[in-house]
Amino acid sequence: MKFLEFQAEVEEVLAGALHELGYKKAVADVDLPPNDSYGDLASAVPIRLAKETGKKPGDIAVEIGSKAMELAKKSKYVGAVVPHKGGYVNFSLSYPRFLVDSVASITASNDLGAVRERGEVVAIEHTNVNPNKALHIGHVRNLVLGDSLVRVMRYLGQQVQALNYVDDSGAQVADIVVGFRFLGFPDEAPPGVKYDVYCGDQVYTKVTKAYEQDPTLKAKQSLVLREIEKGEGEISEYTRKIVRRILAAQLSTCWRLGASYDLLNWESQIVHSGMWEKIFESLKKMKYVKFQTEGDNKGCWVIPDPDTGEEKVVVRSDGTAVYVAKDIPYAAWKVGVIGDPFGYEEYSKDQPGGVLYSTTMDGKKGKVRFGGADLAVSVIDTRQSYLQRIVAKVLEEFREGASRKYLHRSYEVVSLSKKTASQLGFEIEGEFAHMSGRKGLYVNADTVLDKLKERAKVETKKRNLSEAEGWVSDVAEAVAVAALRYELLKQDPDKMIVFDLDDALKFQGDTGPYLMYTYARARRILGKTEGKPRVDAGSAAKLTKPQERALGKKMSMLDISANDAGEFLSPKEVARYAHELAVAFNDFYESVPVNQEPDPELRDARLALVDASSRVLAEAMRLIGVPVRDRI
RNA sequence: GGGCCCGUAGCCCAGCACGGAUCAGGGCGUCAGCCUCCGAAGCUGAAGCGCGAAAGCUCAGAGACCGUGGGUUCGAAUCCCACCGGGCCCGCCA
Repeated sequence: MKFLEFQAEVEEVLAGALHELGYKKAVADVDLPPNDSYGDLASAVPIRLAKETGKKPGDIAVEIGSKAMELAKKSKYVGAVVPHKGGYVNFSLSYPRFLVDSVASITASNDLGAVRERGEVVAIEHTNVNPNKALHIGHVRNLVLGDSLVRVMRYLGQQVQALNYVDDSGAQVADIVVGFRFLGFPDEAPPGVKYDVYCGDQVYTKVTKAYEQDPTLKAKQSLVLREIEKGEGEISEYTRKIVRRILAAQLSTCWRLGASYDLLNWESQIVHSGMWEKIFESLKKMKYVKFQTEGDNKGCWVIPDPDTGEEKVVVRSDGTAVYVAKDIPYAAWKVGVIGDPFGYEEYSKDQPGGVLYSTTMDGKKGKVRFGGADLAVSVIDTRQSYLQRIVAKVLEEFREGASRKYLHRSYEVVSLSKKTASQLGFEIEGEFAHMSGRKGLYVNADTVLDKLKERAKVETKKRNLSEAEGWVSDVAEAVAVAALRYELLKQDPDKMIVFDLDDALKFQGDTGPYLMYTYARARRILGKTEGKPRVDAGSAAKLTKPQERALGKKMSMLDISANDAGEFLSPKEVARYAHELAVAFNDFYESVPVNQEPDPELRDARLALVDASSRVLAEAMRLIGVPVRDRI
């Protein structure tokens, strides 16, 4: 996109000016000025030069400015160069030309900033919901962060593997098997209740309660766990079936939210792959793991934590591996420090985003390959930061630099507001409560989506009285997804979200529906016009209103925010950009007539601006998984 | 005891990685407006006056000493240190 080209030109011009004036060591860096009246890009280099040269910042700005202006004559997009007495050199776009090229690249060449060349292989793991319950809003935060990152990385040209890890052999799965096999819960959910909701809301919470009342039941859990571990036998088969059923129900919610995956990684297969044994043997040879013969960890294999000087048990005294020891081989497989033991088969073709594969252990390799990525990103909440650091440290032992290729994208949890907790029947002490699957204190994703959809239906009907029910329902569903995804993405991952159900049911202001609405507004103009979107140097020169210039500039900056999103693993940058672009559009919309414009040339130029900016908006929305509709 | 994260208007958040320009940007809520004009899921506007030495108070009505205190710097919301408040992690659970 064009703004980065402009920036590159400015940097070149500035560097040239600095060089010619003898400021050899000065760095030619530019930034967006705080205010449009200062131009489109600015450099504070004179202020920094003032100190070492003893000259006044304003004088240096004048000196650099006039030299830069001279050099800028040959450039494509640099218009004016204006020194500021405070010690800044301000650069303005050569506007008509910039706009014409910008519109042309967006509409004619469909250049929305995506990098075309093949990038690195990036494995992104997200969602990872235990297959014993339905997704709650905390899981949705994970999914939205991960899925948006997948989209952004693909946009940036990376070859992404979207991975979803299924913990099919853990205690949480065992718990519901205990419920079905030993506590007599019916296999089938009551009519109208989704299977994963049934397992989570009814079976899991009640089994947890039953443990408290009858401690001997815990023995049943370990029995089930041992059976699952064996990988064969009736209980193991039964568990397999249950897990697949719950997973199918969970995936339908994930797909509903617009997420899709390339591969399912089963914990049971990682355990049975023998990868851990290999790694463990190597760690022993490297003397990285130690066998403790005394102390609290007597009889265990431990690894040292270099940060705290403490040690972490990886193999229990009974010889079984702990949780983190299952994560290590998975991580090693992702970044290719261990051979690939898996085959891959199609798991589902129903997925909206394309074929979903599953690992297999039957030795057949198939056509597709996974693992061995250049970069692995794990979207996991912040409570696991410590363990993720250990995993990275272990990888580093196998290959220098591996810990820089294995990144933990942590995020804070979603908790519930006092009010929402109280609506669920929980009276709490503070202002918010952490969710708990065991206690049944959570809000399911589908519940929220359904409520959002219900509201959206009312709003959509009001505006589209003659539309059929099916159309309204489709739009309402899209609005619901937009609202939820945007709500959970826009906030910084490091900040806890206190979720309030009533507050979430809003479609005004800085929300996903606002983006959808803005896009629909833009398409409406194009749908109603007698003109044709087109702009040339002559008509572009007529687009002099500040709202037109601001919109034209903003629409050329999607790739900047996407680059940031990729670099910092923070897709909210794109969400923020989408919102800014929408604001710029609405500002334009309110103050600049398009189809009412009597001058056809000017009208068409404005149409071109509307067309191009709405395409960019749609692309930004796509990157964060906010649905795009021509009308809502 | 050790470690990680958060603290910006009544409320919720941007800005912090790379320190810079006059008013530190949005949103929610509040008040007042705008649909004979391309979609109102939108947009526009919103602060002082009086009394008092002052804290403050009255009528009002929009809102911010960037948690506090030091330091670095020509310049700090941004970097460093300490402290305060909140959350989380440090298990032979996952």
